[in-house]
Parts: sequence; C-alpha cells; structure tokens
Amino acid sequence: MLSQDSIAAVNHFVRQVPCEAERPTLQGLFSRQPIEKFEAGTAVFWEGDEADHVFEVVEGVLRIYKILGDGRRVITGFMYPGDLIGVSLKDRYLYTAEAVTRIQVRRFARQRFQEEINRSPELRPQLFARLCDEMAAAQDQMVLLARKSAEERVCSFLLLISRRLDRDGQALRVVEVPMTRLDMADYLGLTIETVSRIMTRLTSRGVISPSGRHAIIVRKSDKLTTLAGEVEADHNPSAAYTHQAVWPN
Amino acid sequence: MLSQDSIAAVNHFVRQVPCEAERPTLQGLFSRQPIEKFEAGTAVFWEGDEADHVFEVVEGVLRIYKILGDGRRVITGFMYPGDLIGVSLKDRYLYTAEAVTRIQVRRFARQRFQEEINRSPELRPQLFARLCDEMAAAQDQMVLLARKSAEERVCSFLLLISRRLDRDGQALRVVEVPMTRLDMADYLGLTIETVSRIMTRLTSRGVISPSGRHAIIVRKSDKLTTLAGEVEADHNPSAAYTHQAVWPN
DNA sequence: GCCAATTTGTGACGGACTGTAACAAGGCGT
DNA sequence: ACGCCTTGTTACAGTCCGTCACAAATTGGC
Repeated sequence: MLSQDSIAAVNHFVRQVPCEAERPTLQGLFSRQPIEKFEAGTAVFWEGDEADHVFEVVEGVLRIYKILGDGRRVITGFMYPGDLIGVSLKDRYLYTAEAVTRIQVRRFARQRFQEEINRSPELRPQLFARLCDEMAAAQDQMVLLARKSAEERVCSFLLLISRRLDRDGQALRVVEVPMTRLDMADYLGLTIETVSRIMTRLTSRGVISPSGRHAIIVRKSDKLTTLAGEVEADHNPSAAYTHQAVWPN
Repeated sequence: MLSQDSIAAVNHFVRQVPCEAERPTLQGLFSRQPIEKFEAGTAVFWEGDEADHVFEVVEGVLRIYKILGDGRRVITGFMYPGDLIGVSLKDRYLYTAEAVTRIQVRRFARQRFQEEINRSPELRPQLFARLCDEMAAAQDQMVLLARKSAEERVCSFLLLISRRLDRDGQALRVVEVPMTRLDMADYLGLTIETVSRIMTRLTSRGVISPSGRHAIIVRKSDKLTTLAGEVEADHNPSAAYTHQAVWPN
C-alpha cells in the first residue's frame, strides 16, 4: 500500500510517461500486465494471504484494513489510481485490500517485481520515494487519531481526499467521496453517527454542501483548513524557528 | 536488578558486527563514524530542519514526535539501539527526534548514505526491510489509536517495549520503561492521568508490579496479552479462513 | 417501477476518558 | 539532611463521543 498525501502531484508526473521509449517508470513496469476488474465490495486479497503479488491501481478506489479479534475494523488507508498495493517483504499480506468502487488493477508477481526493482537504478528511487510518502501519510494519520477532535478528523479527511485526485495538489471544490460513512468512521476512529452529525453540522454552517450522497462541494475552503487543525505551514525555507544548536562537536 | 544490565547486554549483541571483513550491513556502514552523545531531553534534530543526515542509534532511547499548531504533541515512535532515524527523501525532517535517555548516535551525510545504499546490492534489501517493518509498526499503531480502549493501549505498549529489547522476540519479565508518563500518554493518544490510573489498576489486579519508577515486572504475561486486545495469532499456514477466490481469470 | 435491504440522519442518554486541582513521591543540588 | 522542583497519583466534575433507538432517504434486485 502506498502514499496518501502529497503524492498526488508525483503520481501525475509519473503517470504521464507511460510509453515504452521513455526511461522506465513503475507504471511502465505494470503496463504490460492485463487489467483485472473487481466489483465493489470484493477483496483483492486478505490479511494473512500468501503475499505473492504486487498490485497497481488503475481505476477506482480501494480500502486497506485490519480487523481486531472482536471484529473492530480499522481502515489504514484508501488507495487511488497510480498507487501500489502489497509492497512489503513479509511473506503474508498485513492487511485486507477491498474494492470500494468497481476497480481495475494490474498484477505483478512479487518475485519478479523485486528483481525488476533490484535491477533498475531508475525504478529504485521511485519505489523508495513512494514508501517514504506512505510513511509520512501514516504519521499524519497517527497525529489525527491520537490528538484530533471528531470535527478536525472529518475536516482533515475531506481535505485529504479533495487533494487526492487533483494533479496540482490544489483542493478541488467538488469532492467525490466514494466511500460510505462506515468507511470514513473506521478510517477516522469514530462512529458513523458522529461522522454523520459532523457532516450535517459542517453543512449547516455553510462550510460544505452535499452534492448527492457521494460528493460534497467545499464552500469555505479556508474555514475547512482551519477546522482541520493543521497549521497551513508557510514552509518558507528561512528558518522560522530559532533552533538550538544540535552539533555537539 | 536486571534492569540496566539487561539492556546493556542486548545492546552489545546488536553492536557486535562492526568488523569490516563481513558482508556489509547497515551497522557496518555507520561503524566508522564517530559516536556523538546527547543528554536526555535534548533534540538531535527538529521537524522542519534541513534533512542532511541520517542517524543510527547506538545507545539509549529517543522519541520521535510532531506538534500540532496549538501545542498538542504526538509521539509517533520510540527509537532503540540499532534503529535508523531520518531516512526519507524529503529535504526536511518530518518530525523532531529527541533523547529520552542519555544517548549515543552515529551520523551519516544523507547524500553519501544514498550513494552507499544505491551502490550496494546487499545493503538495499536491508534498508527496504527496515522501511517495511516501520510501516507495519505504523499500521499497528493506527489500529491502536483508532479502536483500542485506554487499557488495551497501555497493555499493548507494555508488550511492545517488553519485546523490543529482547533478542528472541520473547517478552521480558522485567520491562524497562525509560520514558515518562507524558511520553506514554502522547504516544498512546491519552492523558497522563489516564495512563497513571490504568497502570495502578493493572498493579492492583496483579498483572504487573512497579519496580522503581522506570521499570515494571510483568506478573501475568498471558493476562497482559489478552488485555492488549490482540489475537495471539496462531498463524498456522493452513488457511484458517475460507477466502474467496481472487483470480478473476 | 416497486419493495426490501441497506445506508444515512437525528435525538436522548450514558459512559469512558478528560481536565483541573490538590497532594504525594522521587530526584537533585546546596 | 533539607528544601525545591519535577513527576506521578488520586479524586471529582465536566465533556465529547459512543450506544441505542428509530425515522428518512437511497440503493439494488427483480
């Protein structure tokens, strides 16, 4: 499973070079494999299955989740076109991958995938970059789950998926939300009721408005950002903080 | 007291492969670098700093954390001897790394680190494996934060660090807890009071007993595992589940 | 197009965890 | 040994979110 966040821009960049003459890309690797389709609600693989394939999402959205002994479900991520699923060194999948919408994927034998990666000095950094992005996304999610309020979680989520499919990394005004409230709840560590209540609260405050059941329109983008509890990071390289010297020499 | 001594012994084990004749290891890469020491409470680097070094923990424990705009802190992980810190492709560190105890680290220039990794077909899979392990840990942590109760979180944490320094992956009876209650709370998404209350509850139930302020003795290991809410995974390869066929061909 | 099943929305209520605050226990330096 | 300061514990009131119950809106199947 890969990426989440800031990779949208990268995906676009990577995807626009699918033809064979160019320097190799991860997408290029998969492009010769046949496309497989899964209906919404069906699993591509299950947690604990022998992990002998890596998948590339071509179309649609999947959920990646784990189940606790007593049935509690935690969705650790949603996968979009361009993402890779099942990249790991374990011999068994660590999570279940299930289609949220009807999806198309390409499959690659793990062994061959590893060989190709190992052989190509061009592919390696690409894969490495993805793992790093995925790690960064996981950390953001930990922050969300550990310390954010229900409202902040929902707002963060809406921002996340609004940036997800946008090539510029800009938040789109109309946001597709293919997943159910239960999916959102299990991703955000909340209940459906809470998610539902917050969505209506955001609507009544004019921050968003519903557009059918599986899309919303963002009416107050800045407000949404504020409510998400993120510092809209100036990130100007000139040190904003006066850090203490950390060189002990 | 086993306490400090047991840690030292394990550390020694981890470090004992620095000689050059062997096939290259990540440890070996760092072994030529001078050791740097940091006092407890000091930062090795800060979130947002220019990310130009990778570090190997030689001795002690560090916390990795992010801060939300209004000061809320989330510790995303604790780093132990043998762990690498700062491995990413971003040009800035995504988190702050701070010494919990007095620590020793080795430093490696990021650029050179990348080159070495890229050059060595032996090192690459090692690094890759680490990233995958880190990712798996992050997912477990998401499960913990999203769905586990306060008691389950504390028990999971105690189990985690008890396994951490043990070469067999077996949980040690005497568990060092170098971090403060606040660290635990910020790692588990709880408050210090809750952590404190749960620890005393576990003590009064005879599951653990305190051994000084920074160590506990696990008295009922199985009970602790149960309370952690984990399925003690039989993981026998014979399919326990009847999975549906996932090959659409 | 119709009806059952699923998903979503809304309210009342309770409970787990929080936050404040007061106190106890170590740690550390003089 | 004595104080001071940090860290940890305990109690109690408050709150956010979960639980339960039911209604409304969609979806999907035929």
